[in-house]
Amino acid sequence: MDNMALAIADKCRNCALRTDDALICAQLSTGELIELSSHSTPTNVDRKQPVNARLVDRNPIIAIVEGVIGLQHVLKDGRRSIAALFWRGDIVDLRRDGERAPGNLVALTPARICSLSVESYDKLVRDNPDARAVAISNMREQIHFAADHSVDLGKKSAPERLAAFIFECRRRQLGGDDCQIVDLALRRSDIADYMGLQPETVSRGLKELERRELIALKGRSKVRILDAAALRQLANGTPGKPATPA
Amino acid sequence: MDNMALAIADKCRNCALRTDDALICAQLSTGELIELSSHSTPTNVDRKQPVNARLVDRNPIIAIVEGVIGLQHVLKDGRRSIAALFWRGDIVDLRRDGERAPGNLVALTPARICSLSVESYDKLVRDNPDARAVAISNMREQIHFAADHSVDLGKKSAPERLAAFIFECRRRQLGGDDCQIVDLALRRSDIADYMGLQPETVSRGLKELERRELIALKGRSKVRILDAAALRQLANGTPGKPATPA
DNA sequence: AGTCTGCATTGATCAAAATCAATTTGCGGC
DNA sequence: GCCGCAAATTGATTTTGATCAATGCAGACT
Repeated sequence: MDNMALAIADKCRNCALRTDDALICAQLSTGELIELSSHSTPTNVDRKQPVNARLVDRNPIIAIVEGVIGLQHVLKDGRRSIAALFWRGDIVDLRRDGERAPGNLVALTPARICSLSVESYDKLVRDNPDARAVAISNMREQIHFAADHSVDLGKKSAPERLAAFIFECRRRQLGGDDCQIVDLALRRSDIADYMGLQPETVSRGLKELERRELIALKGRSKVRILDAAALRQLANGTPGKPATPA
Repeated sequence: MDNMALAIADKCRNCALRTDDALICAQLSTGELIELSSHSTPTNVDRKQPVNARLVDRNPIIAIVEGVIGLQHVLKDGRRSIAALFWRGDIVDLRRDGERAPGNLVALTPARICSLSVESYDKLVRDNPDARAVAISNMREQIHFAADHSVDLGKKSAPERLAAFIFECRRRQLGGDDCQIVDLALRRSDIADYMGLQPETVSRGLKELERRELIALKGRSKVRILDAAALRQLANGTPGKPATPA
C-alpha cells in the first residue's frame, strides 16, 4: 500500500489528468492508475520544441496535461501549417497507416504531456467504461472541432478566422466560456500557420477587429472581448458591417 | 428462426455494412443485427438532397452505405462550405453540444445511408469489442483525415488541393489505391466548396494538372492519372515545376 | 542603464484566386 | 438525332491576402 501510494505520488499526484474529474486518469481506480503509470512517460516540452520523436514512436498516445501542442506539417518548400491544436485534457492518438505523412507534434507554449503505451491505453478503453467514455467523447469533440476548423479555413475571411480563433482560445482556457479577457496563447506566426494566414495578416486582422470595436488588444497576447455577440456573429460568418461609418 | 432470417432479409441483407467484412454490421452476431436493425432506418437520398432532419434528430448516428455525403455549413450570407466528406463505411456521430452550428448532411451523389439510434449504437460499442474496434478506428481515421484536410486548406495552392482531392477519391472508391482511372464523384461546385475554392478555380486547376501532364480528363467526372508519383508529390506540397519549359 | 534579440507591426508591391459575365458543352428526355 | 438546360468552361477584371522590406518594441541579459 505504501508502494502504491508512492507509485502514484511519483508521477501522477497533482497531475491535471488525475485531479480534473472530466479527464481520463480521474476515471481510474488506484490499481489501474498504478498500472497505467508504469507505462506512461510524463514530459515537459519547451515552446517551439517538437515532442521527442523516439518517445512518440514508443508511446504514440499523447495526453496533454498543460499548455498547447500543435500538430505541424512542414511542406517540402518550407510552408508550415498547424493542422490541429491540442489543449489540456486532449488525447492524441498518433497511430496511423497510409500514404500521407503523419505530421509532428510541437509545443506552441511551454507544455506538459504524458505519453502512454498503446497496450495500456487500449486496455483501459477496453476494460474501463468511464475511461472509454472520456476517450470516445474526446475523439468526437476532435472530429467536430476539426469540421468547424475546416469551415473556417475553407471560406472565411481573415477577420472571421481570427474571431473564431479567439473563441477557441476562450473555450479552452481555464476560466472557460465567460471570461472577458482571453489569452491568445500562441504567437502571431503560430496563429497564422493554424488559421491559414500570414503573420502580417494576423496582425492586421486583429487591428481590424479592434477598429470595429469588437475587441481591445491588451499587450501582445491578451484580448478583451468588447462585443461578444457581434464577435460571435463575425466568427460564424455573418458578413459584418465595415465598421461605424462617419 | 424464420423470423430472424426474415428480419435480416428485410433491411440488412445485401447491405454493404453487413457484407463488407471491414464494416460495422459485419461484426455483429445474428441476434445483435436483428436488435440493431429494429432501431435503424435505411434511406436513399437523392443528390443535392439534405438528409432528413427529423430522421437525424431521432437517430443521430448515420452510417454511409453507398455514395458520398457531405457535412455542409451555410454561412449567413450564402457562402457554402463542405467541412467533411463521408464515404461508404464511414460512421457519422452527430451528437454535439456547444455554441457552433452543427451543420447538415447533404448527399453529393445519390446515396444510401442507415441511421441508428444512439442507444443501440452505444450498446454495440459497449458490448461488442469488434464493433467497437471498427467504430473507434473509423473515428481515428476521420481525425487523421481532417488534419490532412486542414493542411490542404490552410496552405496549399489550388492545383495542390485538387491533386490531394483526386487521391482522396481514389482511396475511397471501390477499386482502391491502384486504379488508374479515378471518378471525381462530386460536381465542380461541390469540389470547390470542399476544397475551399470557387468552381471556376477548380476547372482551371484541373486543366492546369492536365497541362502539366499529370492527369488526363476523361469526360466531366473521370480522371486518368498519368504520373501518380508526380501528382502525389504535388498533393503533398512539393512546389512542382511550372510544366515542361520549351 | 544599455544592448541584444526575437516578435510584432507597418507600408508598398505582387500574384493567386475570387468575382462577374458570357459562352460552350454534355447529358437526359423526346 | 435534336432540344433544353444545368453544369462547366472561358475571359476580363477586381480583390484579398501573400510577399518583401523595414521599422518599432519589449523583455532578457550583461
